[in-house]
Amino acid sequence: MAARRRVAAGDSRDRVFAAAAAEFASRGFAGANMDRIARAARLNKAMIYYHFAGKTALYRAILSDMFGAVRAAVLAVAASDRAPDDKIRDYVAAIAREAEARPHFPPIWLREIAEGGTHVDEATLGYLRDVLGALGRIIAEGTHDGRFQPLPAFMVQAGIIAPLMVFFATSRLREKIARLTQADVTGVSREAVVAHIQRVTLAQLEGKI
Amino acid sequence: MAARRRVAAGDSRDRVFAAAAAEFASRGFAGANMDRIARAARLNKAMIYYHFAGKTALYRAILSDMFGAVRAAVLAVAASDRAPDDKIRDYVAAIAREAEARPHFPPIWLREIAEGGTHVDEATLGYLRDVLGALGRIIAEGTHDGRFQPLPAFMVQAGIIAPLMVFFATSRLREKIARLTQADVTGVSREAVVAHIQRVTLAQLEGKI
DNA sequence: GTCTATAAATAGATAGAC
DNA sequence: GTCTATCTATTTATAGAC
Repeated sequence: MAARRRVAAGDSRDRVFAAAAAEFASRGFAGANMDRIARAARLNKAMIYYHFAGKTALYRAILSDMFGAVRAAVLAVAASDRAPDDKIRDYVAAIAREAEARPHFPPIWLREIAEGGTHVDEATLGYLRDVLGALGRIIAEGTHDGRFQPLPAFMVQAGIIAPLMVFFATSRLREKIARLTQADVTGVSREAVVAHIQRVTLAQLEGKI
Repeated sequence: MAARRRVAAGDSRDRVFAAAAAEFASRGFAGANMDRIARAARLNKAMIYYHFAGKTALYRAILSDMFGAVRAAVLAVAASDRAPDDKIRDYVAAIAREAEARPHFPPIWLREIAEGGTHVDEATLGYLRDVLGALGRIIAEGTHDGRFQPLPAFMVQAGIIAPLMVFFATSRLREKIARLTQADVTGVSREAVVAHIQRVTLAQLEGKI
């Protein structure tokens, strides 16, 4: 510990939020521990309940932040004046950017998928609907221009987020496997993965596959 | 309940195994509840501990079964005398088949990815290494024939399992979203998804993307 | 806003009868 | 092999002082 930090108002809430995001990401909702979150935030449990109504509310605040950010980013992409194929590239890049900005994002999203969205509240479900809607509009635009074939938005979305989330979420697991073997598990850059998913997504929309 | 079931020896162990698989899939390791597993198996907690050493051992037995089955299936594919491109198709189909045969498979795999393989023991990690090794050999074969470009096995693997697992795991979530909106979330068949992933995987290996 | 207890409930694990 | 009862530890949540 170096110099004393100047503590702004609302700072402890941010610390709780950040610590909770990390905890939920690495242990899941049920596995997360309020006391561990408190200690990671350099606070105590009571302070969590001072800022948030409970474990579920805390988790939902994180989900809302995640998907709210993605929603805003992809709505902006869909509303831009770029060509449909550029919008698809932007769409992929936007999701990758938001995911990368939040290390907890990929694990939490993967878990919610696995769990069937058990903890997702109605408002956040609306964000997800908007995200899918934005992609649907981009596809419809490209279809109208005769450049895309009309694939279901969900299928395209799955093809984008699934490998993206898995790639971002597996850095630790890949290292673990690499330690036990000589498999070529490493050496794939973030840029290469994003570029690859952009190409694959476009190729399937343009019927090249 | 119809006629009385004839209860074979070892039957209760199977019931525990099946109930536990479903519980771990829908709630994760930490969220799984031994008492709930017992009730779903029409038994009591003590019987779980009679068959398995504890919660961790029970979970690892399920992981071992899952990845052992995948390992066996893809090793057979890699050892077959088919052409490299057919082996890739068979590889994708084999993983889809094993995942489909076990409804708990996709959620559990997704969770393990999210968690960085925390619960995976060394033996099961070996299975995963073998799976990746089999894919690596198929790619090397195709590269040697001049048909494939030498992509890292892990990247190809991620492109296969990520959308597959997400597709199989999201049936409930897709319904939930569909109920709240008119998004075209449904209407994608299992066959279409498998065929699509086969095409995309081959296209990238053959440098068509 | 922040803390120290502590209440209250849950859940993994086991003892011991049958 | 199967059960009931229980022990013990963990953990969400809150009361109340500062």
